[in-house]
Amino acid sequence: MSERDEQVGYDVHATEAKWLPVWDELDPFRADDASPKEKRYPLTMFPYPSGDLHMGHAEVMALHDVIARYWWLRGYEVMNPMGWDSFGLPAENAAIRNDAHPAEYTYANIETQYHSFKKYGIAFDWSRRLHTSDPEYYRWTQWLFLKFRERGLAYRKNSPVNWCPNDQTVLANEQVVDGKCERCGAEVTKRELTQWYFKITEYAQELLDDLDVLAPTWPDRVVTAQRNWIGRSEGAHLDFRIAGRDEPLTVFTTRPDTIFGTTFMVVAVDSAAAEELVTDGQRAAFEAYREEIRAASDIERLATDRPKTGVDLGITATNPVTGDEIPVWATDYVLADYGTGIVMGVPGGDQRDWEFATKFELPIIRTTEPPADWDGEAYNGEGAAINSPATGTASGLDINGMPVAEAKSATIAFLEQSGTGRGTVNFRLRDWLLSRQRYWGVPIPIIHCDTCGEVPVPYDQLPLELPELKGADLKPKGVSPLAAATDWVNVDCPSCGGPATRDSDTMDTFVDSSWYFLRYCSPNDDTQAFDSALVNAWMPCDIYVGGVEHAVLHLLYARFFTKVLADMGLLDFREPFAAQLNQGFVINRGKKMSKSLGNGVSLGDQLAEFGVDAVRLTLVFAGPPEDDIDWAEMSPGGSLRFLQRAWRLSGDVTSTAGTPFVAEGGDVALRKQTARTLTDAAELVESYRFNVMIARVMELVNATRKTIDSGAGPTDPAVREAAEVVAMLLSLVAPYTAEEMWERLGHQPGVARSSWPEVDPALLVEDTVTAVVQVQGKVRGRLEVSPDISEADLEAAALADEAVQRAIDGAEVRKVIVRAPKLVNIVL
RNA sequence: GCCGAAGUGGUGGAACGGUAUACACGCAACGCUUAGGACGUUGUGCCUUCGGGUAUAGGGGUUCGACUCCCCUCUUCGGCACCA
Repeated sequence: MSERDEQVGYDVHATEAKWLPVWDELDPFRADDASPKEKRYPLTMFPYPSGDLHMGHAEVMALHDVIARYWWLRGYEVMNPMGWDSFGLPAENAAIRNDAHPAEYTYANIETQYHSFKKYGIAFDWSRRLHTSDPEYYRWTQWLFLKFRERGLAYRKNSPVNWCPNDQTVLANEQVVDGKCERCGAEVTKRELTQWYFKITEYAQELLDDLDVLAPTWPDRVVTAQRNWIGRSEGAHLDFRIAGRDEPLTVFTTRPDTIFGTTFMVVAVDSAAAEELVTDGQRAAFEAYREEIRAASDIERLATDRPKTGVDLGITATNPVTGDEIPVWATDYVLADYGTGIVMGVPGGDQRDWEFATKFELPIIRTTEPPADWDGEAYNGEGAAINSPATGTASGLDINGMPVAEAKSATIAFLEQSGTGRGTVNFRLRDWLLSRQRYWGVPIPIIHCDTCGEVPVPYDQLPLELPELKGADLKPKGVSPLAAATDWVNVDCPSCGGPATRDSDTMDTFVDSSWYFLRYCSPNDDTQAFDSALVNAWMPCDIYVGGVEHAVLHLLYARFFTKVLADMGLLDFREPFAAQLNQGFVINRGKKMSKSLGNGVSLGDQLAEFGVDAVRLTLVFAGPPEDDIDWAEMSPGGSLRFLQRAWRLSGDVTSTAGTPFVAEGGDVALRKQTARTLTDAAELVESYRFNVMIARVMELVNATRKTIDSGAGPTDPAVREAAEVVAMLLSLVAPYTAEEMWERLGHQPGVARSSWPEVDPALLVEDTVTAVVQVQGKVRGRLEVSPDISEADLEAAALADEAVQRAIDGAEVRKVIVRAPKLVNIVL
């Protein structure tokens, strides 16, 4: 016991040591599937087992726990599970460094984190614990992959992909941020590889549409990020004929109305179309240009201010509306994998095309009338169509004078009628690349046979377990370490029995986390991935608490999985998370904590100094959950002092313990404040304003203290009631202190499973309220009045007030606004 | 460039269109103390001639009344970005 603790008689560390074994015995947070009570499923993003828990974990868990514990108190059956996202690169890299197996590192860290979680006092149901790296779990990840494949939603294709040279593996688009690897920050390059994809694009429209449903209960920034990421744009496909080629070149444009201003075509330099179209005369120039572009990094290519480059392919295409022959160029400002990889060049309406046309001296025709004061180059705003067609040009289409929207639909109608194009919708979202050339992940359960092609591993042979590899065997070498495990890779084809090889890639770990929330509902079922009846009973999750960094990663993938599984008839809902709460970061001295800055704050040190409850309280009281917390500006010492003040109340109460929360008589003012605090706290927790909820509890503690010291005294039943409510509300953030108070108040352990008291409505009615009297909108007087005072009486009382009369100063009263019983505003 | 969120005391932050600055931290004075990262009391936006005046990034507007709603500007943060 430290010197400080001795003085106040409250030893936080002894209290923690005292209650942990008691709670283990009580196991108060085990969810009962069969309970008749209404169910609640709060979920928090499960951690990756890297080392011990840190301040970030501490914050998100503390916030999450307020909600979970609140629901228990309100009488719901709460399922609050926890597990580990335990496949992934850090363990593999550590294994290479230490000549070990990734599992050693992973499962050791899981145990460390497990014990830290328990000590941290989060109300988890540990009977549902899972690890995605367990064969019992990834067996079903493989099962899901095969089911997706049967539905055509998992497929292989050859395509240029993102390659992280540091991690030696490919990455999904979502894992490339500003041209860099989301994990390690290395500059991503491109490689042409045959890889597995999930067809998330098939769900693009529904993923977008359902954001409208989620918008009221999901954070704006997540909804917006997903909308941007999905990137729907409406436009048209236009077919440009090429002499001597059967198939036309099809472009995607959002501005079909600018077709009359199309003076050239541009094809992505790295596309198959460019390779095919280039004429012999231009081939040398084209290939030189292509090499030049390939040598440039993505970072260089992404710079929007670099000059336009390109090569004339030496052919022409026919404008489907005007019949004009226009040149076809190759360039790197057109992306091979967006739209059709071919763009119609409209320099008058697109700045990039303008720059290209200017550089290569191609004609420029405006097709939208810019405003009179327009002094820019390409104009893409609103305006009447012009030069469409230009005077004297023969064309079946004339949209001159039409505003943009009308011109677009008229053009699309013409294209469809003439069979040269059609209205269409394009998405920015690409299919999800799921193969990874690393070891510590789920093996892809496919066998490649020269005779039979791709053959799925039979369901009865799942799980397909990882071979035992360790240390140097795991060194990245551009192909998966599994490929070198010859005993494992070489198999007989399940279909023809001939020699075949296993797919040697493993799955992106985001696949594992796309369905773990389903597995929690029946974590030990060894006959199926999840029990649909149980999942449908518990889900969707009522709240999902976690970091906003997953806005377009995990949260998009999990939504996709849910929709597919619903289409498979396994779920009766199509969105997994009904509501979502993002927490901010814990930073230090204005900067993100990092080793290089040397400003890391150790959670262990903070817990040792201030105790679990004070740290949790500090994190929750700091401000709104989604705001960042600068730990340097927090005062966990102040939190500890508050907890001690609260704790002291429980020792001062001298009335006899009975049924909790039943006060007969006693100090009415305190009873009213207790009732008001309970009512407000419920509303505040439900709207995630936990910091304000704690402020209300602090006020109640202060009021109770006053009542003991200078009011009704420690024997008053209202004091006991208030102290009990303090203990109960405090259990949401400071479970040890709350439990200790509860015991000192004479109750059996288990304040966290006590029940929220019914509030007597009579106690919520105030005897008097303060009415404010304003003159010209400025406060000039205050009146203590009955809450049911009539408007006329309040007005009379206000006008009779001396200070008010002084402010009126004999002027004529033109109007009096009365909002009984709170306010009167006198207008002169 | 496009889209979104936000700017309140020395600090973290409160505030259904109706008392701006709740609750804390910090600071100051006093009390209790051998002592204090302890406890308690009081004070604490700014200006003031003590009547008041004035303040929610800046400027307009709506309203009897605006931190709150609308418009413009500035700043910060986030998303997307050569996406046709």
